[in-house]
Amino acid sequence: MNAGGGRVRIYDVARLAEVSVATASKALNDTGRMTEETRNRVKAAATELGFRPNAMARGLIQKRSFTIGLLTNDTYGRFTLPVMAGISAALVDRGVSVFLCGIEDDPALGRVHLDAMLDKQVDGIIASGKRIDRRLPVDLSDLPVPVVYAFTEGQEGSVTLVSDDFQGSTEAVEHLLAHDRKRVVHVTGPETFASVRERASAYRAVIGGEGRVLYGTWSESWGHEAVAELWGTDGEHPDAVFCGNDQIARGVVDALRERGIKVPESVSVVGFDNWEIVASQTRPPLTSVDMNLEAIGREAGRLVLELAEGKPVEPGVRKLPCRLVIRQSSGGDAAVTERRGGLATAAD
Amino acid sequence: MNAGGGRVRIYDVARLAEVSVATASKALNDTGRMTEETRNRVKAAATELGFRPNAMARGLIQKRSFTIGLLTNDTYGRFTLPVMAGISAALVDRGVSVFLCGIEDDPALGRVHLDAMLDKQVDGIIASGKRIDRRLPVDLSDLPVPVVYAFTEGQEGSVTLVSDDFQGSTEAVEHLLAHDRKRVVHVTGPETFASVRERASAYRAVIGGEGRVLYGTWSESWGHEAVAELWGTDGEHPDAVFCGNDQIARGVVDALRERGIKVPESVSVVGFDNWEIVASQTRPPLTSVDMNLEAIGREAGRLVLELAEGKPVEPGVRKLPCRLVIRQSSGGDAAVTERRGGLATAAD
DNA sequence: GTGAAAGCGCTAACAG
DNA sequence: CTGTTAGCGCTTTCAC
Repeated sequence: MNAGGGRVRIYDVARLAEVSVATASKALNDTGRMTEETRNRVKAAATELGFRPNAMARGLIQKRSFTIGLLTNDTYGRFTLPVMAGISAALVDRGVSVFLCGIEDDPALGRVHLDAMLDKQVDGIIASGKRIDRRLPVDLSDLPVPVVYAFTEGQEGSVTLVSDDFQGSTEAVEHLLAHDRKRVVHVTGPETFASVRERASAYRAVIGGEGRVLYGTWSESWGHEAVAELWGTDGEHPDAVFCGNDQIARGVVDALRERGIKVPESVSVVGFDNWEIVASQTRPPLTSVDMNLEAIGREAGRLVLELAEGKPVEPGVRKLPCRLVIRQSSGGDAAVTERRGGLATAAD
Repeated sequence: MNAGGGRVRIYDVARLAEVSVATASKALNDTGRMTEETRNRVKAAATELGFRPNAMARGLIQKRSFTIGLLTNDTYGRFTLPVMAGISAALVDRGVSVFLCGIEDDPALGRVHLDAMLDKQVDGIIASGKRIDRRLPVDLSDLPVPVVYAFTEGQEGSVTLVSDDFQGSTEAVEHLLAHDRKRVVHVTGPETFASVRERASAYRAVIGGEGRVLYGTWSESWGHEAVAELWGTDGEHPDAVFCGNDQIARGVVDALRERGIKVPESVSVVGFDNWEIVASQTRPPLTSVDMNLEAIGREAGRLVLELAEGKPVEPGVRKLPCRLVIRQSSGGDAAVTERRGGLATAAD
């Protein structure tokens, strides 16, 4: 109805409704006072013309762009996408759109993206990473807009969101114990990761002792090696393995099957991350701890908007609960609590 | 230097440089004519004050926001992220930022995101999907801004980018033949997918005959089943399997190993997608066809900007070449042509 | 109740 | 070569 030339402006609406531009503006924004009749007439005119207010003009006055930026160094997307989905879900209804900026670990690239966003007057920035004990390669202090951190370390006194690894790990190990497992071991990633230490300490707390923790890399092959180490000797073997992530868990499950050890009958296995592609394709499918990344994203979106609107937000680190997604590898309840129905289809 | 209050405006720069606002504008944009001395003085003042032009004010006049939108229904992120990375890479230097909008397959959500972006005066939109024979659940015709399609079907006469599956598959099968494989079979996804038919026809063209094509699902388990079917009978067995995607390939490789059949010594396997997490963790790592999604993204970014700037762009479908990434599963050259060095680290 | 006028921060004619 | 003037499309006092 308005193809080609200029889009319809509030001026056109006002003329059609036979009011002034000022009245039209008030009518459409439900501000000011006027007859219901007038307001409706304006709204009808707007609808008829397909009027959409120019956000730039509005933003220029209100000093808000209804735009926020997501800065991330997680190129691989494991963390970013769910977080992004959550942010977006929390903000679309409020008319806020999100700039996604992947900055690798390149300070220069980070600077470029940050500047571009600041020029565009973003209302706030969410910094997201893949390790809670590492910072993004770009300085976000003293910015003219609020910043919320998700899954990455923030400045002193900033608002930070992380998953509650301790609680998640606790649930995982308790789940194993509840299924009568007596000899639970923990096979995990490099001890240098804060989350590795956190998960291991939860494991120890639940089993009430030192237990047995094997540190390695985040790979399937490490899962294989760990099984070789654990089952390579005579004597008692574990009857459950709590893994630091799903890839390790998959390696463990595969290695056990190759040795003729039944999962979950003889050994229960639980992973961490609930990375669909890995967890659901393992045979049997993995019980795994889900970090609720989308919820973290929603919360980050909500908080950054509160800050943008000048509302007070208590600084500090907020831990959001994980949830255990039970599949077959832990032998537990048959009830599968997955969100998705089938497999994610691959290749186009 | 400007903490708290209003940001510095061009007015402040002008005053410090002792020129008018108009001159300051021209100096900073390298337009108009003036003494080098004046220009430099203004620039120095801008630097000193840390002046960053307000993109909204500028956009309001120029009717450009230096912003584009990426609309996608690929929640899973397999396709979107690399494409997004490419777009972003092609546009940051030009000062363009990208709105990422995941719309699932929800028309209402699509509409909301689309409206939000149009309100923000995006200069263009890139529509991206996961199947070249499916459309996004939102009508993108008659928009006041240009649209470029990537990996999803566009309107009649639109600009569309896809990977050249035929060429990619051809390279894969020729690679197998070049390594003296005589009985190559093709295990792939559902025949309803255009890309499945395309890949299969390339397979047939290269081997010069009907060959043997097994259609199934995009899963690892289908790879297992296919092996059971192919090796379940007596007589001659294949010496190479060209798979429709990496998940199937992984299933095939695992199933072969379980049967004691050596990969790549007895059977060569090639996958499709080059999905790092699957390809590199398979034992042995998968040779696979990479669709160069990032290149598709770069091209999409470049094209949408050309269109936004009013330059003519030939409509039609453009196929971008795939490249074969050789790892161990095909036995070929030991040379590994991977981009990344190590494993993607998992869970923080 | 409604409208005229000012102005957000910047750029682009057009004078001087 | 530089400054003055007029807006971009919208919101918002403040009169009427």
